[in-house]
Amino acid sequence: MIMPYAKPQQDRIQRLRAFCLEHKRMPAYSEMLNLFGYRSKNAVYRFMQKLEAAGYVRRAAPRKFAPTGRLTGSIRLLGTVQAGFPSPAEEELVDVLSLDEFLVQRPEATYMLTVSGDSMIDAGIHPGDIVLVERGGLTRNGDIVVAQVDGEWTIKYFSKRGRIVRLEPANKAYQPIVPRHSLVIGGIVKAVIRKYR
Amino acid sequence: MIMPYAKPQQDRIQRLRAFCLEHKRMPAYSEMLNLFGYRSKNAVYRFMQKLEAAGYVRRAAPRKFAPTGRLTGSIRLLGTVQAGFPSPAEEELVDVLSLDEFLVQRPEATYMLTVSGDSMIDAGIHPGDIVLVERGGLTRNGDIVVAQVDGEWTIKYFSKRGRIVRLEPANKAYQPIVPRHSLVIGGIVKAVIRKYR
DNA sequence: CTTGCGAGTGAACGAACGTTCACTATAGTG
DNA sequence: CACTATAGTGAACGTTCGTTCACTCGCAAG
Repeated sequence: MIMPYAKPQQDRIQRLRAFCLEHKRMPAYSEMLNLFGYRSKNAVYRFMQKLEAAGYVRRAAPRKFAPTGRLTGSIRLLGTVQAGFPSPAEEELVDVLSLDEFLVQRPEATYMLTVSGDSMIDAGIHPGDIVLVERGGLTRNGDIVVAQVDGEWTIKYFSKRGRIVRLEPANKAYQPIVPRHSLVIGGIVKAVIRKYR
Repeated sequence: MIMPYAKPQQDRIQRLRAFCLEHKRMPAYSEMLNLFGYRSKNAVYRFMQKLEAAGYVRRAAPRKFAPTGRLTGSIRLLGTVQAGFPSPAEEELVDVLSLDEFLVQRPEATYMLTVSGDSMIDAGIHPGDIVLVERGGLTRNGDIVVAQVDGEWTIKYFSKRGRIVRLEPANKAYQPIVPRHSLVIGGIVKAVIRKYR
């Protein structure tokens, strides 16, 4: 074997990842003794230094570690379906990221809404889908927005030509809306999520 | 005012939430002094006891706290669009959850794939969408699966009648596939995510 | 006025923590 | 062989942590 110690290290990283995901915190060195199978805290100390160099953890403060997205990001991102699908045996680290960090830029301004109605179905937004809405961003033509027009909330494409704002559905059965009295942009749709089962 | 102390407490919870989201760890009591505006660690101690009683944090070990989903779940879930959209002024806590916890049941068995091809477009799965795939679950009729059939990977509806497995597209331009030689189920599609911008 | 309660201050304490030092064992290299 | 690097052990050290105790202040109820 070329790298006889790569396996145990990957295993320890996996254990640390599991611990962080389950307990939502870093284990103390004394807990890592059991977790990693060491009997000396110095071994833990040096292992954590390697993890820091490898980007799995970072120093949050003196004497304190915090996990990075590399460690606690829960989902592995692979290529496209046609590009191939690694076998469970390979199981190599491609990239790991957290859905929260992947989808949400400003958590304090982001909301989830369940969609009802089929006015955006041609854009692949079905009834029952969940949209991630971010308040307060800059609205541009072509954005999908949650808007209150003349007192009623809808999801539509945003389109502004000159001073005329049009809210366009993605369904030929509906007509574009031109606000008569009031228009409030509740937020921009940043993502659509459909959950099965 | 009936509850003169509700506001500062909500503000402190917000600060704690922000700290946990930013640093991915609990602050120490000494850090909470600045964070909460206290000058005594005892005040911090008693405040944390209230947070524990209120379900924002839990004891991970003696002398250690861990945040609950109530605290660090980043996204607020609201009702349907038509059901109304709370104004930014209200800003009341409806429910808070983490996208990771919401979408992923078994993180170690879940992968993300980017979709190419339009064979599932009538199911609202477009090219460029991201699918969350969970390995190893029990496949049932009607599930959307990632499958390797005769050497090639695709996404299709899973359908089994007797011993005959059919992989059905959601696009009339394509034909159902009946595996000739081999069929490998790579996983079940648990969610579809489309990200804008 | 007194009593009681909630909220905060400030000091003190023991335990646990992360870090460091000295040392051992094994394997690879020239 | 000697030399070096890697991985780990075990003990010790000073710091910081969470917790506890005693006390103060303001306010509302009896």
